[in-house]
Amino acid sequence: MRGAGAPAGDKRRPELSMDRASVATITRLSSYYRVLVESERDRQQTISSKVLAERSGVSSAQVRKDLSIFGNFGRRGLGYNALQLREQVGHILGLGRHWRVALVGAGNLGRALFAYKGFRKQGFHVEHVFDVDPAKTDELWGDVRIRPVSELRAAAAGNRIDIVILAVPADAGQKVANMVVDAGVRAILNFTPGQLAVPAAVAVRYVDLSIAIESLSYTLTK
Amino acid sequence: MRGAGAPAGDKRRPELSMDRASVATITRLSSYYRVLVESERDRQQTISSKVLAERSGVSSAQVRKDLSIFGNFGRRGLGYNALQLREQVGHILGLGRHWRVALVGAGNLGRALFAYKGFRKQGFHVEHVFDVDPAKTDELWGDVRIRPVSELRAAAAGNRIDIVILAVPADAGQKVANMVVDAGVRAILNFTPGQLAVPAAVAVRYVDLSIAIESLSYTLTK
DNA sequence: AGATGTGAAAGTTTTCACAGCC
DNA sequence: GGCTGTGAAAACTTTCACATCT
Repeated sequence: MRGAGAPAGDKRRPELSMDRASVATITRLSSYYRVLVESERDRQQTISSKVLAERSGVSSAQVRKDLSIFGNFGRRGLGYNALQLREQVGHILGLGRHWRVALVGAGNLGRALFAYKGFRKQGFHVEHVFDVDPAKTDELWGDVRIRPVSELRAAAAGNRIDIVILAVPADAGQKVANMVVDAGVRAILNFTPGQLAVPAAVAVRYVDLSIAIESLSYTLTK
Repeated sequence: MRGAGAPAGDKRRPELSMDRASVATITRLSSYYRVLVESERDRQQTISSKVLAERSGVSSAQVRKDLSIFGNFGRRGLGYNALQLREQVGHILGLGRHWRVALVGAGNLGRALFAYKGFRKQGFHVEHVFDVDPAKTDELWGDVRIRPVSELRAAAAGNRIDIVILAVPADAGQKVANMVVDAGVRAILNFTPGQLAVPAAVAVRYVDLSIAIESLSYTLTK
C-alpha cells in the first residue's frame, strides 16, 4: 500500500505529507461531508465538532482528530465555518472534480449503479458501460451504448478512465480485473465477490453484499 | 451494541460467551467461508491457514487467531479439514438456516438486490417487497407482489421477518427505519445514505455506495 | 464561557514467535 | 518437518483531558 515512487527506508520519518489518514478516517470524512451538505439547510454559519459528531454517529474528539490530520479548520471557542468546512472536506476527498468512470457488467446490479444519483452528484460520471456478454452489445442506456469488454483497453487509452466499477458475475471478476489493470486504470470499485489480485499501484475498494448480510445473521444467531 | 437483556455493569468480566469477535473478524470469516466453498473444487482434504490466508488476502496468523476465538478446529502439523471447517464457519455465521428477508424500496437498487443470487444461495430469502410509492403497488416480481410499506407491520407480526433490506431514497431512510423498528424487526441492512437512529437492540449494517467511491477519489487525489 | 487542537492514556487489533502436537 | 494455537509485543485507533485561543 506504499505509494509508488516514494524513496525507500523512510518509514520512520515524520512525513511532511498527509498519509496519516487511515481508511477509517477517510470513511468518516465522507460521513462528515454528507452531514455538512445536509446541514446547509439549517443556514447556520458555524458547526461544532459536537453537532457534527452527533449527526455522524461518532465522538466529538474523533471528529476533531480526523480533521486535524489535514489542517486547523476550526476556530477555538467558535467551531467550524460550515460552508468552508464542507469545501475543505470535499477537497480532501477529491470531490468537485469530474471523475471519468467506466462500468463493467450490465446486469441488474450494473443497471442500478448506473442509475444511482449519488455518484453523479459528487462528480463521478459513468461514461462507459461494458459487458462480458456480447449479446448485450449495442443496447442503449440513456445515451451510453453498451460495448464488449474487449473495447475497454482502447477506451482507457491516454488515461481517459479514472475509475472502473466492477459488477460482473463472480467467475469473471479476476479476468476482467486483469483487463482493467492492463488498460492502465488505477482504481477499481469491486462489487464482485472475492479478493482481486492486482498490483499495489492499483487501488481497490470492495463492496460485498453477501458479507454485509452475513454479519447480520451472525449477530442474530448469537 | 450491547446485547439486550444482559446484566448491567458487567463490562469488566472476562465473559464466558464468545463476544470477543469483532465485526472485522466476522467480516473475515465470511471471506474464509467463500474461499472454503470455492476450494471444494480442489478436492483437497485439508487446508492450511497459510493457503486460506493467501486466498483471502490476510496473514496466516490472522486466520488462526480468528478461528481460535470459536474453537480448536485445526490439527497441528496437518491444517484444517476443509469440509468440516466450511461447515463450522458456516455455522458460526448462522448460514444454513432459512432467513426471512423483506426488501423495502423497489427501485433500481431494490430490483438488483432482489435478483442477487448470492443472497438466496446462503439462506437469505427475500419473501416480501414493499415500496413507499403507492404507484408501485401490485407490480409482480417473480411471485412476489409489491405492497405499500404500510403493510410491513402486519407482515412482520409474530417475528415473521428476520432482516429488512432498506433501499429507499435518502430522505425516506429514517422514516422507514422507524416503521421497521416498530414492527419488531431486529436487523437492518441499510443501503440508504446516512446514519440511522435505532434502539441498541436493533442491529444495522451499512453499505454505502458513495463512501466506497469517495475513498477511491481520495486515494487518486493524493 | 465555549470549543478547538493535541499530547498522553486507554483500548483494540494485528503480528510475532514459539511451545506443543501431528 | 509441518502447522496450529496462543501468550507477548508491536502497531494502530480512539478517548481523555486540558492548554490554548476567541
